[in-house]
Amino acid sequence: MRNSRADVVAAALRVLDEHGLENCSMRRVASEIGVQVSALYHHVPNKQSLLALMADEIVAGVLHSAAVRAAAGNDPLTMARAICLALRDALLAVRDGADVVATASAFHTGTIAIEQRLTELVGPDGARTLLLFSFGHAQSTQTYLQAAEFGALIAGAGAGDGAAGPRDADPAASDDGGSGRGSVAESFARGIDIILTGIGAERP
Amino acid sequence: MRNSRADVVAAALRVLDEHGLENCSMRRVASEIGVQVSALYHHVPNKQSLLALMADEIVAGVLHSAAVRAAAGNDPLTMARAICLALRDALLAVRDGADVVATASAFHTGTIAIEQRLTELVGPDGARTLLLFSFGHAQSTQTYLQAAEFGALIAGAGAGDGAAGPRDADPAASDDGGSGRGSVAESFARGIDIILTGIGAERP
DNA sequence: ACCTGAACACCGTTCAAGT
DNA sequence: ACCTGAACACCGTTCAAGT
Repeated sequence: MRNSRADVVAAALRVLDEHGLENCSMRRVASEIGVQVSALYHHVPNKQSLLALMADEIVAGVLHSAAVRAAAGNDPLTMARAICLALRDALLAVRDGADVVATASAFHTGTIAIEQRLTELVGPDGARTLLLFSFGHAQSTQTYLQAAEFGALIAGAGAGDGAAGPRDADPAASDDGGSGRGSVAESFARGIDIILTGIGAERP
Repeated sequence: MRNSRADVVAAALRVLDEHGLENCSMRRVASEIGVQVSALYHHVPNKQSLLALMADEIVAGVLHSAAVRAAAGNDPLTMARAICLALRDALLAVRDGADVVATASAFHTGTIAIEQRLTELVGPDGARTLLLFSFGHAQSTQTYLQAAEFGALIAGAGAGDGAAGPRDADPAASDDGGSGRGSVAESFARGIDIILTGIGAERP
C-alpha cells in the first residue's frame, strides 16, 4: 500500500498552500507524492471531489478549536462570534483556502456542521448571513493579499471591494506576522458585529 | 475593422451565459465571433482582463436601474436595500455571473461605484458587509441551481451552505420563471434586513 | 489494491507573418 | 489595426497493462 486517500489530500493541501489554487493541478499533486497522474484516480473520482475533501480538511477543526471551546457557556451571540472568528482563521491559514471552501463545499461537505451549530445559536437566517459574509470577506482578503504580492496594487484611491484598505501598512497592525491580520481583521469583526446586532434586534 | 473590444466582451458574455464559466475559454469566445484565438489578444491582454471587463458589464446598470431610481428620496437604509436587490438581480441574470464578478472584480473595477454609493448611505463597514453578503449569497444560489440541473442534489437533509433549501419546489415561489427567484430571494432579503437592522442600531 | 505509460481532447499565451 | 497559422507548455480524464 503505497499511498492512501488521506496522503493524496494532504499532498494536495501542501501544493495548494505553496503554489495556489491556480497551480494546484492533478499533475502537480501526483508529482508531490512521486506518482503518475493516473494513480490519483484510484483514490479520488475527479478533481472536484479532491477539492471537496480539501475543503473539509481546511474547516475540520473550527468547532472544536480552543477559541470556540473557550467561548462555551456564554450567550449565543458571543458563541456565534467566536465560531466566525475561528472559521476566518481556518480559511486564511492556507493559501486560497477561502476560495476552495466557498466554491467546493457549496453544500454537501464540512461547512454543514458549522452552519448547523450557528443555526442552533442564531437561527437559519442569521447563520446563513454570518457564514456567507465570513466566506466573502476571507475570499476578498486573500485575493487582495495575493494581488499585493504581485505588486498589482492600485496606486491612490482608498477603494477596494472591501476587506482591505491601503492602510495595511498601519503600524497598529503589527500583531500581523505577514499573514493578513490587523486592520483587515478589525473590518471583519465589525461586519460580524453589525450582523449580530441585527440578529439581536430581531429576536429580542 | 472586423471586431472591436466591445464585440469581444459581448461574445464572451454570450459564451458565459450559454456554456458557463468552466467552458468560457478564449478558444470558444474566438470561435463565437469567427476568429482565431490569437486575434483576441489584439483586443485584450489576457483572459483575466477579459473577465474583469465582463464583470464590469454585468454590474454596469445597477445604480441606474429602474428599481434603484424608484427608491431615491427614501431613507438611506431603504435605498441601500434597493441597491442590493438590484445587484442580486444583475448577478443572477447571467450564468455564473456572481462568480465572475466576485473573483474578477476583486477591486479595481465596476463594483467600486456600488461600494462608494453604499458607503455614502450606510458607512464603510455596512457597505462592505452588504456587498460581501450579496456576492456570497448570489454565488451560492447559482452553484446550487447549477448542481440541481445536473441532478447532483442531496436526497434528504434540509441542509445546504445556504441560499437554497430543498423547498425550492414551494408553489409559493411561482413568480420564479425558472431563474432562481422565490424562497431563495426571500432568504436573501431576510439576510439584507438583518444587516440593515444592525446598521440602524449602531448608528441611531 | 495500487500503480505505470500512453493516449485523447482540450487549455492560455506567444510570435512571425500576412493585409 | 486586425487577423492567420503554427507552435509551446501545459491541462483533466481514460484505459489497457502490469504487480
